[in-house]
Amino acid sequence: MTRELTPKGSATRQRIIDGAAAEIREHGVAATTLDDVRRRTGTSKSQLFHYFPGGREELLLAVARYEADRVLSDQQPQLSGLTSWPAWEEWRDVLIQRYRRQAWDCPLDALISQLGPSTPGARAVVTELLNRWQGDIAAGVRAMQGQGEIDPRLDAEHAAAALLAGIQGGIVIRLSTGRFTHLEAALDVGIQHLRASRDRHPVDH
Amino acid sequence: MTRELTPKGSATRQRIIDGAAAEIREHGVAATTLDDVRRRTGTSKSQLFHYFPGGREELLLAVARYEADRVLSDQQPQLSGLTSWPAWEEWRDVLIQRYRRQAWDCPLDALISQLGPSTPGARAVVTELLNRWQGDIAAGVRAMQGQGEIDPRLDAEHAAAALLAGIQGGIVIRLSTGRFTHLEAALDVGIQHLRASRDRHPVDH
DNA sequence: TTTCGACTGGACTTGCCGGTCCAAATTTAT
DNA sequence: ATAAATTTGGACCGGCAAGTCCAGTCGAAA
Repeated sequence: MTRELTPKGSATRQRIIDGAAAEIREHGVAATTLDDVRRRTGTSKSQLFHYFPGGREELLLAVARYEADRVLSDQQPQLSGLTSWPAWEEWRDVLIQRYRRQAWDCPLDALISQLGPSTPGARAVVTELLNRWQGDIAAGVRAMQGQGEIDPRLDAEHAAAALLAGIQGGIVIRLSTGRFTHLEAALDVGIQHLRASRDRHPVDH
Repeated sequence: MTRELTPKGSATRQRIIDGAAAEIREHGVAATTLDDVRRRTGTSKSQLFHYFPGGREELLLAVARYEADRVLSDQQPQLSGLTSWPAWEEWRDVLIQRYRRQAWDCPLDALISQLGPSTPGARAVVTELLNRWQGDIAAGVRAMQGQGEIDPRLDAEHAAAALLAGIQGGIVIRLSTGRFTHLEAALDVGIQHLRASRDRHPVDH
């Protein structure tokens, strides 16, 4: 399974992934052909299949993994340090900045609807991304609970799930309509929900 | 532009749209070929291009419009009558039911990432869908504000945008991971945010 | 320096799929 | 009834893009 790659080889392999990812970000998954990648990265057909014997599908999966990592690392170090309200706000801003820049296609969205049903591999990549993402948010919630800044009765995973859903939806809407007000609104409401939990009268009808 | 269609003709046209929509729901946009639609609907190539001179793209756009209408009409009458807390809960349940059933691909998501960048038409369809959707939610918020059930200082459009983002994200996550807990969480938190607004101390630091 | 395996180049094959075309059937209008 | 228009059938075309193949080159170890 794990092939032995010389430094030169793995450099080429990485160059292919980088180029494919860029190509996809610019033109979308569907419009990206192997020849496009080949042209952009200055490689030949045989190299593509040498490094990705599974062909297009395997390359796409590698790109998905690469992009999934980027999604989280682009939010660091903020995402891992949600231990004060200013930190939460800073994270919010970083997120909005990131998706304000990324005007086009969310590679992962596209990849899912492209490979989604057919390959379980793509699903696994996305699922793991979301799990880690939600886990980091939930950790932040618990940290704040530890400081008495958030109502301890609040279910951290549940709140994190809702916030994550809002983020995803905000991004999707951003991609379809071009407006990112929804992403901002979702983050604002989500964070305010946490913030206000302390001040809320225990209703629980 | 508007062609004259005999009843028979428009029946065939509709049959094609229905069939294409079903095919797409089952196998995704990318995997659906004109021959698949042809086979499923018992039509011939020439009919497809007779009724959709713009070819595949025009057909896909028609399907998008059809599905967009379905999205909203599937939420009626609940979506238009968000005038009491039980009504909100009922709407919530209807939504969850709908997407619990729709296991596969959200045609609109897929269509956007497929036609998205290329055709402004597809964007327009999605944008209008989201606008109407958000408008209905915001109308419900205002109705509740009129009854004193929601803090009148709360921005109805902002809250509706956040809720809509949560819904979209919940659906996306549902499609990628198969789990619909996020959709539930987003709706719960979004509605609770409205509900609790009355009880919240005016912080506004 | 020779040799072996990893790496590269690019021509070629293959199948698919969107789109065209024209002739036949059927319906509508007069 | 008959002409005109709409609807239908399906063979055919052309291009594109994934994947194959083999002939080479390069680099490191013996």
